[in-house]
Amino acid sequence: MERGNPETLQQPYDPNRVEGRWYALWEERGVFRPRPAPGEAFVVSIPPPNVTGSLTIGHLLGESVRDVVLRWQRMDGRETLYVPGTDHAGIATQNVVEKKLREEGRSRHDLGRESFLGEVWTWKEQYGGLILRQLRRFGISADWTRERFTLDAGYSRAVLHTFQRLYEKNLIYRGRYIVNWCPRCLTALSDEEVDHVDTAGSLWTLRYPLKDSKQFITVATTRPETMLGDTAVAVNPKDRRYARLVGRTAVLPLMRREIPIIADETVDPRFGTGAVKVTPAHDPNDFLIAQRHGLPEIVVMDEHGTMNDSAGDFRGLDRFEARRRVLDALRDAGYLEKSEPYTVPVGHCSRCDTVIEPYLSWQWFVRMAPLAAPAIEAARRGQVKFYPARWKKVYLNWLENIRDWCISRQLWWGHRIPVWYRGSEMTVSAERPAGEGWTQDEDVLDTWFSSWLWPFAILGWPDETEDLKRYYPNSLMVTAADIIFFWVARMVMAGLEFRGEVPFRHVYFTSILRDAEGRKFSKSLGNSPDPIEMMDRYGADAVRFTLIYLTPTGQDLLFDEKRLETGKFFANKVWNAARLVQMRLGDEDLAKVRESALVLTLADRWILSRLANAVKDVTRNLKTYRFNEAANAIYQFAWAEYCDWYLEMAKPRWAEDADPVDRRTARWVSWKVLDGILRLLHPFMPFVSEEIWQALPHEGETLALAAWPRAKRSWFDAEAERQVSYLQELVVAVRNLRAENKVGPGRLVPVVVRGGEAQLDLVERLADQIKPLARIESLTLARDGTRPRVAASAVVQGTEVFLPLEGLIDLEAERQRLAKETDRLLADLEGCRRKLRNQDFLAKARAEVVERERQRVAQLEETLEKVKRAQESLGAVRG
RNA sequence: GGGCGGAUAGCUCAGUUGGCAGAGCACCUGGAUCACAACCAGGGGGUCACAGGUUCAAGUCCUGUUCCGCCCACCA
Repeated sequence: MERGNPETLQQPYDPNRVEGRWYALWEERGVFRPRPAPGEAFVVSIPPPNVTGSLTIGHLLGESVRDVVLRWQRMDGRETLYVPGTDHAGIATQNVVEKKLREEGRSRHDLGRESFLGEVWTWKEQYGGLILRQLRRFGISADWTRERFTLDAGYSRAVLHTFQRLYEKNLIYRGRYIVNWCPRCLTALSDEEVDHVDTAGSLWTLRYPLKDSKQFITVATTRPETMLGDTAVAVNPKDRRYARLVGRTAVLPLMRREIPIIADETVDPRFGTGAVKVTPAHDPNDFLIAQRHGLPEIVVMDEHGTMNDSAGDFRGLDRFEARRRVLDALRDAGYLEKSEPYTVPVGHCSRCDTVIEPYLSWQWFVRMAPLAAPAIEAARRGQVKFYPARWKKVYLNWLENIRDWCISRQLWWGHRIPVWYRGSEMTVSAERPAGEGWTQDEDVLDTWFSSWLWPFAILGWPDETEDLKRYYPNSLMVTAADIIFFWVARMVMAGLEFRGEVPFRHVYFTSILRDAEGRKFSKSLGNSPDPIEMMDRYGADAVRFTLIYLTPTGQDLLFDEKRLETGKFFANKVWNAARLVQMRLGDEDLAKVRESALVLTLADRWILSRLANAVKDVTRNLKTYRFNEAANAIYQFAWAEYCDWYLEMAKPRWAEDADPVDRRTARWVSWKVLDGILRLLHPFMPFVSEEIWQALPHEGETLALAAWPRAKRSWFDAEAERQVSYLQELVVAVRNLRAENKVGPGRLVPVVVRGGEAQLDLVERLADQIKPLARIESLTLARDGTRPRVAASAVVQGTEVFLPLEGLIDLEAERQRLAKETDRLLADLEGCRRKLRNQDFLAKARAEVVERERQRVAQLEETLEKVKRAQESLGAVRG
């Protein structure tokens, strides 16, 4: 056993002095590496942060949750593994480096693909690891020897292997479709990467003249500039209004192009005019119509959103300028019938917020329906479970309506698509094919096409590594619900497809943190507190504890930095309790003391019982992912029970002249319970708990590997809890009488207690503990039933407590207080009696509930009687 | 258009099989008592959004309403 050094616990607690000290030791001792243990290992992985990212408060919440579970499981004897890493984040990273180049007056095209990628790698090496370095400071128990990057060599091999395998199964195809195109990032995006924002716009009604006629057919549109690419007008075949026009020809205004009027069932006769302009190259619906009817596709915009040569007079204009000009031209020529206000959901690039353009191009897609089916099954059967459970519905709804996934990106930074072309030949291969003349597909893969492999790619897949066998599936995924589609659902699909098993058994969704106004924390809003500053000011422990303590299960959390005081002050409280205990420990080696050599007092039995309760509570709440409840249970036990009551009751027993056995018992129990608190606290506050634990008697190298406490059956003691709660009420009553009568704590008071034999015996036994707690000078047991003539009084569980302070108490105030108390008692009593008069209640409520009500009435009556007598006796005194 | 969540003390939120409404912060009173003023002791403060219903009993279960918030959706 190592002895604690009293010098180490200085006041007040300074996290900055302590927190730097333990991480290196934990790492050095391999605490964070898996330690073989029987049973299934507990495995989690980081949702890999973007290499461009900086640490946010949201990351810290996720890390806190993960680390709490990990450290708890590790202490509980499980083999644990936490794999850290980062995501190459294709668009985000390329944007950052391109921006840097732009500031230097260069573009990626000046550099060329190879040297641009060189620049990105250099940038990545320099800044890419920042978040992970910051997370060490946060104390996360990650196995850094297994750190991964989604673009490292092994991971890349997994990604390309995946592509090949899905291609061979005909689950990947190349096709020419309308995709979401960002004219600023110059790449296609998946549907999930587009944010729709309801925007006030207009619905314009246009007149298209019929060929060889003075008549028009009118169409409605929200995007008039696309009319330049119209190749038809469509109506519903059942729409009698237009039946005679189907088959005729309209003349496209401004372009003078003759276009057919066709019938298609997808046209809604009730919307607009019932006739729709068809722009196959710029609208996904129109594209489908065009395919069914063999219409030509005319692209009128280039990849920058600029009108091209097919746009006639409007060539060279930006798309929004073109809209204005087209409207002007239509209006001038009499083709604009009307415009009405209309709200349009406008798609924006989730990366740069540019308005998305539907764009016709060749892209690679994953056929999702066959992958979704098993993922749906897995959730339905409970092979993967969600916490909170309601997310299952969201997950299922998405998978049941899934659409094919556009995975090609017109970027350079990422996994280059392993497809090679030579003339009309095409082959899929991770390596350059043998022979001359092969060129590789220019595009890279969507970042999420690598992330979805994370739970097994980090373990060495596609090789059948030992890690893969032992640590797949992972146990738990902790993440925010905003990436349930991007990532969670896709991981389940990938896991089932490539490993035949779900990637993790449980998914826990953390709260989304918002500022005081309820806005999401974001860099662009500038409302995000700096996590590093928070750690500097409050300590990593405090941040961890507070976030966990505050986070409601499955609800968003309004966060204010000041709340971190909760954790900071709590750390200080535990620290000071430890100082007290340490100072009074004496020389004896407490870890070697036998419990049989101790004589437990009521207070000892009580606190051990409460500890057993706390252990049960914390553990149960951890098991059910009610982290805030778990934190709350420790907080309450440590502060409101151990510090506020037990330590205060133990103080006199530590005195030099105290009974040696009792002193030793008090020392042992106070140490033992503190040790239990530290163990329970360690997952939440690893640094301060380790620091204290090391300074106290302990066995083992580190608290991180000490055993999670078990609730000892023999420690539960209902009788002790009952008696101490009486004691507490008694003390509180005396304190209350003192306060009401303005008797300062400096003045010791005499107290008289009147009551039944058993209770007086109990008070007598506890007198030595009660007296200092309530600042009592003399505690008189009125066994003969006499009562002080003039006194402030209160009733506690049937006993009367008197503060005989003739001349000192404020008689009028005391009378008022008693009157108020009487009113309260009468109201309560009436409520209870009403219940007991109710025959239905007596007949139908559970017997114990009725019995409880009866006892309550008896107690209230007794109390009322005593309060009345106090009033009478006070009334006899002239005040 | 569909789906989900929320409404409890001045604020932020707990309230896990229905059985006496809780915590932290803020507020008021008192306090340098030898672990802690980052503290201690005491206190005030609630029509549990609204309206119905089920039940002996509802913050809790059911229905509806009103406000917030979020997600999904190609009616141009």
